[in-house]
Amino acid sequence: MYFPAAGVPESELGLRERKRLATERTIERAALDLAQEHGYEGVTVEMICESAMVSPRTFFNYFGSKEGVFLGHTPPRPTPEMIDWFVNERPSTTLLDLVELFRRMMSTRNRTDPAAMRERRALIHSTPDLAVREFARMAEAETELTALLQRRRDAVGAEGSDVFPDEPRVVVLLAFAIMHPAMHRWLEDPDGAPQEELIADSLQMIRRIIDEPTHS
Amino acid sequence: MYFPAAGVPESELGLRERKRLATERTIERAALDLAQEHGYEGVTVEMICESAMVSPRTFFNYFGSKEGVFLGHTPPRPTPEMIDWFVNERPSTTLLDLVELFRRMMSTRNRTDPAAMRERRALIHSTPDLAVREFARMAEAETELTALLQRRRDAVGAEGSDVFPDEPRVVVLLAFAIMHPAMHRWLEDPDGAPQEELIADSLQMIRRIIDEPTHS
DNA sequence: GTTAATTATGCAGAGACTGCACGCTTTGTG
DNA sequence: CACAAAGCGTGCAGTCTCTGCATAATTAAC
Repeated sequence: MYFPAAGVPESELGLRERKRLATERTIERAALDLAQEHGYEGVTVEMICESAMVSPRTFFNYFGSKEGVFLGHTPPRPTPEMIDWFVNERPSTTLLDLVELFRRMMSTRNRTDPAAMRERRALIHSTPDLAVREFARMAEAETELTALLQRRRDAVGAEGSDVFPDEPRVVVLLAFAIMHPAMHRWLEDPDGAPQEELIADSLQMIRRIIDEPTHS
Repeated sequence: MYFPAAGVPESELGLRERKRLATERTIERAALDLAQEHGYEGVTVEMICESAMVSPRTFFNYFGSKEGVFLGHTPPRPTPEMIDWFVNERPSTTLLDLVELFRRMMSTRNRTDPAAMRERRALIHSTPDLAVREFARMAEAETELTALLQRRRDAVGAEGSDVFPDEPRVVVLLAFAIMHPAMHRWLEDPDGAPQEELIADSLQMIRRIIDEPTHS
């Protein structure tokens, strides 16, 4: 067991990669533990580094920023295949396809184990400061996705786009609104209802809210 | 003209207040001008202070942060009257009332003249970094408004809230989606269609997007 | 085993931001 | 007008995040 076995092609990534992942996880653990105790503001990068036994410079080499270690350093981005699918294939409604694109993006970044992911999630939602940052990240994605919507519209042949010039942005916001509760419920119970169902529920809820009759 | 005239009771706020507003505007002007030239990242607080002839410490006394001077130092918040109206009166749908609450919040903070407001707006939207920050601010409002929705629901008597525990959050997101294009169009043409009409248009657009038939 | 790419680290420094104390100006009061 | 109270502008020291650069050690590739 001192050298790579031939029958373990899956997690055999070379010594370098393995070490990298190890320190990455060490830093993450240290950061999360310290945040549980002192809160986001109460933790300094220096503290994290001391606990993880790495230099501050190394910390910033791994996660580009302090928030990076809490939010996850890889913001979910669509792969070229996904982009092509969304822009050119477009099997369903713009909105529904966008939601599906979201779903795929989320599913992709499962490199971290779901347990740590949930822990991270809990910390984010219990720390207003982090929640805000997370929202800011979403905003980045929003910009990118809006551009994608433009490409899709161009591909299908624009029509009547002058009437509502910022329709793409609204579509993205709507997709967010649909994804939000679905993602939330899924993170709380990953083995519960399948994602498609959660999304369908969410869509139904939104329809109900919009068409809600005036009460009282 | 060397001393205060007696016939100007409106803007007579005392020497102190006037000076305060003066330096505030001086700093704002300096910041906006410098940002036009060098971009948000390219401007340092020190540069702004040098241009406005105040100490950095003073800058932070006025606007608590660098982004503060660009985004406006007073994030729009609902007044107690508005809160009461929303929680207890609730003349219409939850969603529509929330949109109306938004509209009122936006209308309130017209202490800055609309011209500078639009200039600021243009800068924000042309600077991705600032756009993100603005979104983060919205997120703060989101949290606050979600709490408000809970209060409203409690006031009306909760029912079936277990099915969709994060319905309030979705309502807020939807209200955002409705407000967004309306606000946008209003800022681009303040003397055009009245806000109510813009909102109605926006709502209609959203209905269309959600019910859009599968095409192609 | 030698060379090339990665990686970890230290160091210097920019830039945002805070608490504190001190001095000046404005304000209110008699 | 004098005098005290309050508010404001400022300098200073210091913390914290984050970056560029140089260097040494490690791993990979040949």
